Amino acid sequence: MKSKFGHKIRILRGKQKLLLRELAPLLEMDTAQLSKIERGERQAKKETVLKIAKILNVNSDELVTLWLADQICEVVKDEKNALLAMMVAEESVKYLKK
Amino acid sequence: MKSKFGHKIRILRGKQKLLLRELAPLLEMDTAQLSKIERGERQAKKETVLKIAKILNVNSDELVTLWLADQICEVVKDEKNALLAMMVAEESVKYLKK
DNA sequence: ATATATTTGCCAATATATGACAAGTCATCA
DNA sequence: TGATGACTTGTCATATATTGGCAAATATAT
Repeated sequence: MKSKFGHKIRILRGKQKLLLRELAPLLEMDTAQLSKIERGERQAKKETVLKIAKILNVNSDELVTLWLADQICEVVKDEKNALLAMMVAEESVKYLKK
Repeated sequence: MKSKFGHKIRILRGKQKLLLRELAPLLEMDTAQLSKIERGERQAKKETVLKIAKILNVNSDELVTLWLADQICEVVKDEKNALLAMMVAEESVKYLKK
């Protein structure tokens, strides 16, 4: 799967029986773009993520999390030390939270 | 600390008693840029990371890891679900490795 | 075949990142 | 105190990447 976020919203859109051409205008974009986002060919903006959550009536935290995870994967893809780097980054984040 | 990678190379440079104006030309950049990279004000390119490892004679994996961690931190900074997103991303990476 | 839904390819517009340079600060010391 | 050396800061033009939008192509279903 190319994009967790895209996959998720495609499923949600399907469940609610919405078409690309119906959802896209609500997000002020054209169907082609939304199609690309769903297939992970293009990244959504955070603003778009939040809008989608509202429209599809789902918890925005969940969508934002998937969307962030996609971006992290993009950063570390093909990197031998991907997992290690993520652990190092986690430590920083935990430290900053304190 | 704004950048793990930058911090690390500044330490290494210090230990080897190299000046910005000495190291920078070896990396084909000017001192201002290197200074910004060391302070995390600007991101190094991967190519630069590898070059620095060679010149400072350190293991490139370690530097690449720090550099990746910086980028991950950049992606998730200010995000409430940063840690969760990282865990989700980790799962994907682990899965892809199989 | 026709109609509808989605995908693809392309390009112009926009945004972001980069490199280069000049001027700035700061500490040291003659 | 003022000259020097190391580093930092600000700016700007340009390179690079991302985006939006459209038209055409490809499914998919009737």
